[in-house]
Amino acid sequence: MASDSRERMVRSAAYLLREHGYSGTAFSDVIAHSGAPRGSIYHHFPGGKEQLAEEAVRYAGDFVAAGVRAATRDDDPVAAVRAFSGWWRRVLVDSDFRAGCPIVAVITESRLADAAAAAFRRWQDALAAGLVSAGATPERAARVATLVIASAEGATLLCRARRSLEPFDDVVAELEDLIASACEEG
Amino acid sequence: MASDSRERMVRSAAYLLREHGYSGTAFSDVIAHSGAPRGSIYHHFPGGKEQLAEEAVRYAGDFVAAGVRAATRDDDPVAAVRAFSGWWRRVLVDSDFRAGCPIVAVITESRLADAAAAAFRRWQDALAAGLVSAGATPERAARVATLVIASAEGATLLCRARRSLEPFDDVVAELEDLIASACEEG
DNA sequence: GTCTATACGAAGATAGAC
DNA sequence: GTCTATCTTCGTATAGAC
Repeated sequence: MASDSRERMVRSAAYLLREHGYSGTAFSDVIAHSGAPRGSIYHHFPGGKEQLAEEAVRYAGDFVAAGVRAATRDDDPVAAVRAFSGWWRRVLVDSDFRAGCPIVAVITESRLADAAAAAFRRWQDALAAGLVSAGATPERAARVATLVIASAEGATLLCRARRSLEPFDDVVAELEDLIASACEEG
Repeated sequence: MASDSRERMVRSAAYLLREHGYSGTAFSDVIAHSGAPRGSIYHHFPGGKEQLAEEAVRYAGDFVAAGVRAATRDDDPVAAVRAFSGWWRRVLVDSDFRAGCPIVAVITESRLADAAAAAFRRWQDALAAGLVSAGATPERAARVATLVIASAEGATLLCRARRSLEPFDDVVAELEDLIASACEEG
C-alpha cells in the first residue's frame, strides 16, 4: 500500500511531538518510530518538517474531536467533557508524565498557529455541541468549551511539571458545578 | 559591576523563552538581547544552557509571584487574580500574540520539570493566600488557584493560536462567579 | 517510491590567551 | 572576567541512482 507509510509517519509525528516537542522530534525519530522508509520523506512531504507537523496537528485535532463527538451520542450530559479530560489523563499516565499535547508544541515552537487554531476550534465545536444538547445556550456552551479546553491544556502542563495527576483532579473538581449549572440555565 | 551582566542574561533568557522556546533560544540570542559579553557565559553558567534556563524559570516564577502578592495587599478580594491574568494579557498584546509563558517552554522542551513545578507552586501559594484573605477556605483556595493558573496557561496558548484575546476573555468571564462564590462560602 | 551520500548550517561546549 | 577560535554533534534538505 503506497500511502500506508505516509499515514504512519503522521501518526508517529503526532505521538512524538507530545513528548519531545517540535525541535526535539527529528525526521530520524519519526522514521524509527513509524518504521517508514527513510528515502520517501520528501516524496510524501515536500514541505518538509513543517508540513509533517501540520498534518500531525490536523490528525490529533480530528482524533480528539471524533472521540468527543462519539461520547456525545450517549445521553449523559457531561460525557463529552469526561471523554475529553479522560484522553489527557491517559496521555499523562501512559507516558509517566512526560507527554502532553502535540498542538502545544507546535504553538510554542513553530509558525503553525493557524493549524493549531483550527484543531482547537474543532474541539470547541464538539464540546459545545455536547453542552448544548445537555441544555446550555449556544453562547454559554461556546465559552464553557473554551474554558474546558484551556484548563485541560494548562492542567496537563502542571501535571507534567509536578509528575502528578493532582492538578488535573483539582481542576476537574472545580469545573464540575460550573458545567452542570451551564446546562441547567438554558 | 561583575554580576550585572549575569542578571541581564537571566532576564533576557526569560524574555526570549516566552517567544522562541527552549531550543529556539540560542546563547547567541541571549548575548545579543542582553548585551552581555560573549566570553563569560560558561563562567557565569558552568551548567550551560540548562542552568541558564533553570534560573530564568526561577526569575519568572518570583517575578509573577511578587506581583500577585503586591496586588493582594489591597482590600479587593480578587485583585490577586486580576493582577495575575493582567500579566498574561500584557505579554500577549505586547508581543502581538507571539509570546507566552517561559515555563511552558521549559516543561515541553527540557528536563527542568522540578524548576517549573517550584515556580507554579509559588504562584499557587500567592494566589491562594489572596483568596483566603478574601474569605475562601484554604482547601478550596488551593484548588481554585490551581484552576486559575491552569486556565490562564491554557488560555494563553489558545490566544497565541488564534491571535486574539477572545479565549482569554471568555475564560475570565466564566471563572468570575466561581471565584466569587469560593470566597463567600468560607 | 525508495535508496545512499552529502551539502549545509546551527548551536552547544571547550581550550587557551589576555 | 572576558575574548577568539575551534571542536563536535546534529538535523534539515538536496542530489542523483535504482
